[in-house]
Amino acid sequence: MVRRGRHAGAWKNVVLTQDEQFALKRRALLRQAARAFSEKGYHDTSLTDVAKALGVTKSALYYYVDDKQEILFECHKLSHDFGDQAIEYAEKHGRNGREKISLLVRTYLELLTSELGACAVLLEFNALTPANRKIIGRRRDTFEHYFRKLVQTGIADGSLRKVDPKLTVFFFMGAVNWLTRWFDPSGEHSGEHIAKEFAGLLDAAIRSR
Amino acid sequence: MVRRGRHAGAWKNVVLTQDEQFALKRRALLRQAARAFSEKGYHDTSLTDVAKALGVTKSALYYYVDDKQEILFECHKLSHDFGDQAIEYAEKHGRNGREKISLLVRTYLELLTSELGACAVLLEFNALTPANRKIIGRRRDTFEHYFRKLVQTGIADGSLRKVDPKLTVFFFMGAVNWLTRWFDPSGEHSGEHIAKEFAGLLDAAIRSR
DNA sequence: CGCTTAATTGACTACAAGGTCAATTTCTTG
DNA sequence: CAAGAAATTGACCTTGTAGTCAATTAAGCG
Repeated sequence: MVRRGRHAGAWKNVVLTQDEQFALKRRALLRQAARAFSEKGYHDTSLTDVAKALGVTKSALYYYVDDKQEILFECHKLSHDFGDQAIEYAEKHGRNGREKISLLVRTYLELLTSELGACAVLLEFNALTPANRKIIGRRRDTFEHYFRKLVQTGIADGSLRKVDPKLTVFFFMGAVNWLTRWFDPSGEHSGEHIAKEFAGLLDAAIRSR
Repeated sequence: MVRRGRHAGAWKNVVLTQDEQFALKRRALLRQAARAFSEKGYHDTSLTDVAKALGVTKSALYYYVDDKQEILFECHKLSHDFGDQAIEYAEKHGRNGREKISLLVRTYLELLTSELGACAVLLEFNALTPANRKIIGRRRDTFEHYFRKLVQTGIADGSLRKVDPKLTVFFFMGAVNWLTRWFDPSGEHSGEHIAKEFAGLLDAAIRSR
């Protein structure tokens, strides 16, 4: 969906500009859809439902989005942005493989849990169009590949025991993706707590003794 | 689907009885559907596709099954049977919490990977009918609850460190459910290998040092 | 062979839900 | 206020696919 522009005027108004309102509403739409997707799954979520939840008609949604698939695609992209952020952070502050992994995991989980709506969609990978699947798949591969290399680094620098990097990454990614299904922001465990606990579990699983 | 019986005759023939053939074909249908479900997801799998893969018409499927939902339901039940088997085995041969968990994990994963078709469906939980979801959900809860108690046992008997039982179980269940998405029976890692590795990772994550 | 039941087919229906579009209301601005 | 653009609506079209059913073919059996 590409927004057709309209001249924004010489100076920003105090209230929101049309473009900002557009962006805001679109975001609300994405959030609501993502929430619904994670609850009932992509295919069982009708756009009519989403629209109703937003107090609007299905037709209105199509003003902000080309089609249903675009929503899902956008959600996936948003989720992967968190991965990128986490990588950046880990790379900057970690001093060896083990530290970087702990930071990566913890940061990633904190971001995910803080804005879960966008991410609960990770499980809906095969609801993506083949074309989109290719794009998202590539991004996921990049993430996992980086993660795997981190494990190898850790083994090389002695901070980790000798585990299978590939399986270790899969092991953890599963735990994370699954998290998006049971995590409840208003539940007994806070996102930070879970992030810390999971990071601790993984760390214990792979650190050198 | 309840099979309407027909008198089976006085002695079992050398060849398959009709009932046996029925059961066999039905099983083949379930396997094929499960395979398709795990590849493309429940909703993106049309029964026409499944039928075609079996060299038959969609209508023929309805001779063995009441509806599409029954297939999914059946697959879920099958998957959980593995869980029960694994519990039984672990309970019989494990001598403390840690041992039981290792056995449970390993057995469960070996069963899953050996007949993955039936289990790749675990991710399609919310494609279940509300009624069926309740049934399967209850069964899943039972499994997870048993697992959790095992962790508590392990902590109590000193074989495990002090981890959060609930989060630990979720952590692992995620890894398992995710496995069903990437595991390839003809891939580089055998099911046994993965079972062993995963069990090792979890064990390292939670054992007392 | 000929009767009965199992098994399968193909044509058909039902319907949910994605998507379109002209018409209408609401906003913004000169 | 008036004009034009933004935003939204409701009616409608389209399609994919689950599910039905009478009719047909294949199997078993006396």
